[in-house]
Amino acid sequence: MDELAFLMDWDLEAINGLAPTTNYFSHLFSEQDDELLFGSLPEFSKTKNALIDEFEELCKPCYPLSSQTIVTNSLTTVPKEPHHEVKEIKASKKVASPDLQVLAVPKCKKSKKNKNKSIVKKVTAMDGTLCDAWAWRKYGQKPIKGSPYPRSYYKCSSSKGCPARKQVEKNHLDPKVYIVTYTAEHNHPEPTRRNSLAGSTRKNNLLVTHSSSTLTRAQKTCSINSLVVTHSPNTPLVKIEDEVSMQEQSNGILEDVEDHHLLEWLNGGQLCDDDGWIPNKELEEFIGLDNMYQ
DNA sequence: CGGATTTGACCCGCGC
DNA sequence: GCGCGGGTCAAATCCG
Repeated sequence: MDELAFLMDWDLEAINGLAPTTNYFSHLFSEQDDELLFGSLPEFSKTKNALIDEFEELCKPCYPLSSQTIVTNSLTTVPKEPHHEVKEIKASKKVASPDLQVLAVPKCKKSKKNKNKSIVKKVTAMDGTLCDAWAWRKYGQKPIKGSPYPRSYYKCSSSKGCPARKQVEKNHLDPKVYIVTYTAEHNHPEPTRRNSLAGSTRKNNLLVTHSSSTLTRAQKTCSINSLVVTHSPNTPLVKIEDEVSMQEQSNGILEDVEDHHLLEWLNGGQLCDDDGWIPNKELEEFIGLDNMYQ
C-alpha cells in the first residue's frame, strides 16, 4: 500500500524538458538536492552518480519518446529485478526528503495482451478525459485496490480499428491530478485542434503542468503553443524548448495568462540564449509566482 | 436513432 | 490449483 502510494506519487513532470540524448536522471537532482540527499545523510552509501546510474540502467528500455513522457515497455510488465532496485531507492529517498520525488519505473504486475509501449503521464486538469486532442470512447471502469478512485478505460474513437488506449485515474494523494496512461499508438493522424477540443473547457491560455504543492523542487512546465517552458524554482534559468505535441501541451490549465502575451514576451525580448534558456526570475515576474505554483 | 457511457461478467496473468 | 487483481467485452441504458 505504501509502495503503491509512492508509485502513484511520482512526479512525472520532474523530467520534463530533458533532452533525449542527455543523462535523464542527473537533472532530477540539483546541487541543493545533493546536499540534502547525500551530504546530510552519510548513512546512505550511494552517491548521487551511483543512484543516477542505477536509474539509468533501470530505465534504459523506458526512455521517454518525448520530453514530457515516460515510456514503459509494457503497461503491465516490469522485470522483477528492477522492481526491487526501485524499492531500495525509494527507501533512501523517503528518508532523505519527502519533498523530493524520484522517478521510478511503474509497478506493473502483468503482461496480458498488451505488449506495446505505454506512456504514463500525470495531468492536472478538471477532467482527465479532456486533456488531449484525440477522441476517446470509454469502454470500462474498474475500482483499483488501494485507491478510492476508479480507473477508467478508453479506446480511441477517432478512427475505426485504432489500437490506442488510455487509462485515466485520479491520484488518490492529490485528487486534482489525473494519472493518464497511454497504450499503443494511433494508426491515423491526430485530429485537428478545433475539432478535438470542441466542447471541452479548455481555453486558449498558457498550459502548465504542476505537481503536488509539497513539491518545491520539482520542475514545472508550461507549454505555450509549440514551446515548452521548463521551470524549476530556485534555479536561475528556465529552459525553452519547442516541438511539443498537442497532446503533451494539454497537461493543465493556468488561468489568467494568455499564451500569446507570453509568446510576445518571449519573442520580443532578448532574454533567451541560443540554447533556449531564459532567466527564471524574469519569467516568474511576468507570469507571477501565484500562477506558476497554483 | 445512433453514438457514448455504464456496469456486470468474463478472461488472463501472477503469487501463494 | 486457486484466488486475486486488473483489463476487456458486451448488453443495457443514457443522451443529444
